[in-house]
Amino acid sequence: MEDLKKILNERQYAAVTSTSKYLRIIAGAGSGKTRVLTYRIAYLIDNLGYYPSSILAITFTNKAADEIRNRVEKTLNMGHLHMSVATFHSYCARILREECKLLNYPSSFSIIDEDDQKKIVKDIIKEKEIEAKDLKISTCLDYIANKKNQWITPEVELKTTKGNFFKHQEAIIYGAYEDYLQKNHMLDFDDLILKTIKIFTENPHVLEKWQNRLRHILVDEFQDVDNNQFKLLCQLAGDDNEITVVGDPDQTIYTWRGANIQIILNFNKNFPDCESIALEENYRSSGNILNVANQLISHNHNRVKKNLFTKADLGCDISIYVADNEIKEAEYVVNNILDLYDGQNIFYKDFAILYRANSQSAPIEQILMNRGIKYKIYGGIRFYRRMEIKDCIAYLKFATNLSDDFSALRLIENTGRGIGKTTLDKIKANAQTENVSIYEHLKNNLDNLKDFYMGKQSASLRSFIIQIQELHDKFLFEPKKANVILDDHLHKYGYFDMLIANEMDDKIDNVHKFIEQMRDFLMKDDATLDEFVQNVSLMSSQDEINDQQATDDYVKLMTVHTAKGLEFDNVFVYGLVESIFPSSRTIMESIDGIEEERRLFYVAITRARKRLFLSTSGGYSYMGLRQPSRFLKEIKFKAQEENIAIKKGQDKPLLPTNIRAGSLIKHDIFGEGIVLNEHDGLIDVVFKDPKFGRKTLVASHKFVHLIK
DNA sequence: CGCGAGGATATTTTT
DNA sequence: TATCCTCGCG
Repeated sequence: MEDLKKILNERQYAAVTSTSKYLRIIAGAGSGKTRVLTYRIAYLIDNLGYYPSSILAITFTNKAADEIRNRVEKTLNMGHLHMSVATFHSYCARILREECKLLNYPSSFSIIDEDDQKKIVKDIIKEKEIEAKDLKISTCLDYIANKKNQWITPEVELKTTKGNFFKHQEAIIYGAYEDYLQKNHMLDFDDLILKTIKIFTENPHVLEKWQNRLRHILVDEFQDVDNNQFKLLCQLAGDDNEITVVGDPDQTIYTWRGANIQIILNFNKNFPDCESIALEENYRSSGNILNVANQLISHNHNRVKKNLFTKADLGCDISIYVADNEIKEAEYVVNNILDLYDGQNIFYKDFAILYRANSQSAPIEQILMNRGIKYKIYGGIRFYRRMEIKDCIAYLKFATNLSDDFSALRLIENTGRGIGKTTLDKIKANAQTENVSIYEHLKNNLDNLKDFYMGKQSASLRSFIIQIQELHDKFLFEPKKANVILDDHLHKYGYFDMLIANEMDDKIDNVHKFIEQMRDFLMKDDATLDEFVQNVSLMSSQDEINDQQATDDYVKLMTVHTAKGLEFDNVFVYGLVESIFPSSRTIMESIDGIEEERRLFYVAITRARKRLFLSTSGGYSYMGLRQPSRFLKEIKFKAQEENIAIKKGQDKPLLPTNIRAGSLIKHDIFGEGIVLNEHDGLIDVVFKDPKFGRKTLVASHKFVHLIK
């Protein structure tokens, strides 16, 4: 390994070489976090003699995991190291593959994504004939995730919600959902973590086995860890294993999903003799960019102060632009790209356009297309969520896990078998009557399906089952050739024909791409088909980024969330409009929400190395008149263009207000409420409707009206 | 089964 | 303001 003292600064060196049992690294944006993490792992192996297999590094994306593995192997100049670099979810999937018989699951369990969840809940609502007027699917899923993650079982929920009609129905759905998953040997993302914790809690000897395999656990992006992930980490660490955590509290952007910022803040208090190191020198951005970032984040009150600095020059001025409308704003962005692009030093791939919500990409796309600039959107419809890919996955899931009714139904319905809703409902009902899985029902009645279904349908179902049996057997005998087997199957039984008939050329390409990925994965010695199917279900939008980034010259478009952990020479943060960024919901909800939005904007700014362009636009949207984001007013900078209301002295509250403690107000969504107190333009309100309870709101917001 | 009218609905989404 | 989804009809 290189001479670490030469290539690392003092703090980084201390972090890499620390021998503390518990180490917390607070790493500011661009301070060399990934570098420190990889060198630390290399150091543990090379200098301190740890077995690679005794090291577990946890990241939040598969992409980050690959990157860390590659960099460690490169640093040590070694081939494949037997260390574990995984996401929380993929590591749990691995544990469960070995241990889930303790929960009466087979190791070929299916992992379901959010689309699958929605479909399941939808079917439950229909089947149970639940009055679904006000019941939104997404609300149900939120509710289920919420209860689950708090370890509240459906049984308990059913009891406690008696008397509350609405909540009781949600509890019924929750119960049916859990039953459905258990019956079909399915696990959702939350289950992966929760079931692992459950097994460890109930089977101390199993936990001990996993603890003993490890000696040192490192966790990246620790600021976004939630309570159960932390619990799992503590279990794996036990009393003896060492822990290193790395994170930046200013970059917590997933609290809406359970991330608990207190975990990183209190880590040093909860672990005895924990060493804490702060990395504060930024190596990524120019001085101007860093100044803006620092100024912005200093507006957060609920925060530990930090002094992020750089030795770099001030660099280019920050550009800001206020356009009349969204189209003009998009033109501004694209014109700047064209001005800078020279095809020699600056390429299209050096530009990233970031926005708050996926829906904002349309105007930019339009203009980029007009000017003939190649671009790529990340995180829109993800590869693994495409219909044709989900069909392939359903084939794999069903053929390896015959009790997976969900995949069975998908295949029967979607793969051109001439079977519609009526027959599908019949199949479900019949299987339920016989109290067996759909596969069993059809297989048991293979020769008398005519008694159950109409002629055409019964013949179709018969051949479907025979096909699946063939696929199942082939996978069993030659799992390593699963890619070839699937490819043959799709040709032989008309799936490709169906796509050709519908002129779905791009879908055919995608299927080929998928089968190639399968081949590459299965080529590895220890890789199994179960593992492939489960991993595929854990893929995400960031996983596409790497391959394209290196070679092709595309402008990249993505949400700020997706851009986390990435960096680009030139960054546009587009659509800085009040109620979009910060988003309207967080404006209404609470001060914590605004602070999270501010952290999100901070993440956006700190992606930039050389140039930063901020823009906003007026015009109308369904929310009404668009106004520049408050965040633009919070930063003072030497701007190239300052063309309207952001100039000093023009700052004023959005609307005058005379709401104070004791006022009776009416909120468009929460209804009537009484103001408890008023401070800094914010009001604490108790709403009449106990559903909403007590909230902190922005007093001047247009959703709030004074009654008296 | 496919189409159009009309109603609902409107973040972010590492897994 | 736009888009997406659903439902009803041909």
